[in-house]
Amino acid sequence: MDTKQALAALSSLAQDSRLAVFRLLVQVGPEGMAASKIAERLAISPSSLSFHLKELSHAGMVGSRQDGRFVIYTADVGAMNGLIGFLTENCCGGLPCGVSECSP
Amino acid sequence: MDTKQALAALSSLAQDSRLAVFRLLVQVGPEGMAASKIAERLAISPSSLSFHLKELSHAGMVGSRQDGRFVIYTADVGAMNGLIGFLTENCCGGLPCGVSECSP
DNA sequence: CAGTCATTTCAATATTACTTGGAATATCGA
DNA sequence: TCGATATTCCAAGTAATATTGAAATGACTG
Repeated sequence: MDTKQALAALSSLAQDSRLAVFRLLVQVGPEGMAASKIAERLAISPSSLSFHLKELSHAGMVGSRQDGRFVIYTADVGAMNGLIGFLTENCCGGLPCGVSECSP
Repeated sequence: MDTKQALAALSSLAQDSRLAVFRLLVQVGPEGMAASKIAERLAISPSSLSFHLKELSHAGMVGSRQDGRFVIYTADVGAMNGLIGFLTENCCGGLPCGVSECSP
């Protein structure tokens, strides 16, 4: 993951509706959830949700598959792990500190 | 960490100057770096950097200490770990899947 | 094939965020 | 104390982002 991708990923998560959508999809797991069900569950209007899903999708944080007239969205956990790795990269100058005990 | 905090943390990182600042501070470690040196290293104007440091600080992602006429900023790795935990919370409905192998 | 449901797109509006330059505050060194 | 450096604050202009409602597209069902 490079800076541009990380920035897109962070921006896609830095909005309350999108953060809620992503967390919901993380909790649901690989089965995913249809857009209409996400909209119902989180009380977001269809057009607004579509806008936010496009953002998440474009950032690579969610994937989608068609299932009849439904579009099922899933969280991309690999992308999340990539983001986490990017943020913790070269912690403390690469010293063997482990992220958790990096603070003094 | 609650949703509001996570949103603040993500928003604080979702901007190229701030992401660069945070990553620089993560790599530097607990010793931290003076604002003026950060500005020089990343080629950001002092007033713009001050604005961004305030954002990061308000979100709890960085801390600061006074050292003479310098203000030394440090990354708060604990806050980052909190954010990571929040994002991966209840992955796959709490099933014992481990985040890395959560995807099918 | 007609009707219904799921989803996306569009345009207009409203809101929020970033940058810039200059001024203010505070600390250090001569 | 005086001058220089470090940092922050403020206000104005510009740019990016979010919401809304209506309309369009596509896919199932009877």
